[in-house]
Amino acid sequence: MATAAEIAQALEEIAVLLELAGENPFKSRAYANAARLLRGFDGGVDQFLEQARAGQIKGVGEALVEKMADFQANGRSAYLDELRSGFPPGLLELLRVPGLGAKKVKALYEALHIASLADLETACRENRLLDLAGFGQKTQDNILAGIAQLREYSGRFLYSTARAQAEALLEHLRQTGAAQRLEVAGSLRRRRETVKDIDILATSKTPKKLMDAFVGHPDVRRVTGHGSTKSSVVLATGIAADLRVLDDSQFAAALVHFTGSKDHNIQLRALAKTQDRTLSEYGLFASEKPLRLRDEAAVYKALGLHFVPPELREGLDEIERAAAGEFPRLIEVSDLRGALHVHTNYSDGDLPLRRMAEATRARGWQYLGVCDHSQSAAYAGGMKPDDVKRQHEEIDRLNEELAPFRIFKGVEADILVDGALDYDEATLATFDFVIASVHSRFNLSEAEMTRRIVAAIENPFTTMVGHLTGRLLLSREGYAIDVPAVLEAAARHGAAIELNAHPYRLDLDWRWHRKATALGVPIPICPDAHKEEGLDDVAYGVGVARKGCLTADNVPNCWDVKKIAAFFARRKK
DNA sequence: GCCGTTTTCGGCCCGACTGTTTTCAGTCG
Repeated sequence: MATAAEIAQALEEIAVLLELAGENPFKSRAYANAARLLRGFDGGVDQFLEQARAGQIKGVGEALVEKMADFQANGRSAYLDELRSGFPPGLLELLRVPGLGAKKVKALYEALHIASLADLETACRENRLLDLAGFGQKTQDNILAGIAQLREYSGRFLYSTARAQAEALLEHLRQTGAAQRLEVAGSLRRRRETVKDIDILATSKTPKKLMDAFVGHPDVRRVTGHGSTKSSVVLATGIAADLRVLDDSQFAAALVHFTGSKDHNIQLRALAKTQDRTLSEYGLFASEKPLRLRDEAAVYKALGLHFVPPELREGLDEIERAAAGEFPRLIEVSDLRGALHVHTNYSDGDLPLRRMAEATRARGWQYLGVCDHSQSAAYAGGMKPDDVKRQHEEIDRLNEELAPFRIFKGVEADILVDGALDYDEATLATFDFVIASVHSRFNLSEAEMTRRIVAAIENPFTTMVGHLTGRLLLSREGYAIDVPAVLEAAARHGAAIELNAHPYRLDLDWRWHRKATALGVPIPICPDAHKEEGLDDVAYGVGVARKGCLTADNVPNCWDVKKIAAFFARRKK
């Protein structure tokens, strides 16, 4: 028995392989479409197949039902296996090179037998792409640059990936019963948006037992060190992980040492030195004698500082601030009262509106701001004015039924190239709030892009700007934009700037948060969810919001229904 | 591969850019 997710994943792989095989693109799309329908289906696989057989699921016909049933019954798909056998496995990674799609990858494979990134790089260096129809010098240069970019990023991992991996390791170590204290340190604890490795600190009376469990974890692919105080491994995902086991008396200083960035630690040690003491991973020493420090707060206190939240230990101005006073209480996930920027199957979301509303309510939140794509976003099934009307009628019905839970009528409206929003004023006026986002024409000059987005902010219907720079962590740089100019425009016009919490985005970058809050620009933390689990991505947003020193007051979706409704209404006036 | 009918084939979402071409294919979102 295969799960819906497994079947959907198989369908998605079939879709990619069909593209590579040069099949009818609509055939490929049919598989991708079926995968999406299955993921969003409200019920089990059997029920899905039953309804599809009855012709009740548009887009899933006889052939798809048969292949899905095959997978469901056998746990694998003969069709997928057959497609896979037609290509070397390394071919799929070529699709990660920017500018390379199925057609080009297929041409490279057939004409030059290129079947991996290494093959491709060699062929480019030997100028072998130049003779290939449809390829030229520019293409070859761009491919080389793309490979270099992939390589540069490949040593880093998304926070979300590393966090999940770290949790699995921690759970494994806990189960040994050999750990007294157990903490993640490093950039992961600082909640950097991308991290290089996982650092775990522990105290134990039986370190060997803990070390053996660590190197024996099923995800470990390579053990690069295995000692009594430190072990290092490389995991299946490619992430390196270290475990250090310490004496309990050293734990607090070690946690400070292995959590702080290099700059933070340098500043802390310099401060200690002015007090005729030395600070190291082993403790804070006056002469030869270590001070007794129970926890991190004690370390900072001994240095004459208020506690510095781990997320802030980047070596910016946090030590100065910790000397001057306490940090404000930073935002926590439990402060959130609602979710804004959620997609449904009115555009490219998986689930019906009702399901997303119920999922939001089930998380203890009081409201949902639904924001499907606007009409120009054809690739995402953007809403035509008729769809908007239909959605608003459904929202009205649901609001009666689900009260006091509240659904706000939002939209993620494309910012067109001239800065206009993607509907006429009459349509815009029907929304409670509008997220204005750029989804096309990324390569404007910085001045043009800034003008474009500022123009959108000047539009009184714009409540906030979505994913301001369009970046995709580890894969695409954001477009050129003058962020301070945009923040100042937002401040002038009372608009907000979204913190998109999708783990690939985390955009607005935390490095701009303090500037934004200083200007009085609110920063809602938005899941940009396309399925139920996407709602939980707000946790990633909260992590970087803490790095940006945001409090619940700065984040509109921590406000209650009344206050946020007033905020929406004020902006529209 | 699906769908709907001008009912068994032809269309399926689209606009723009890039790099290759000299009118367009491939890629992207």
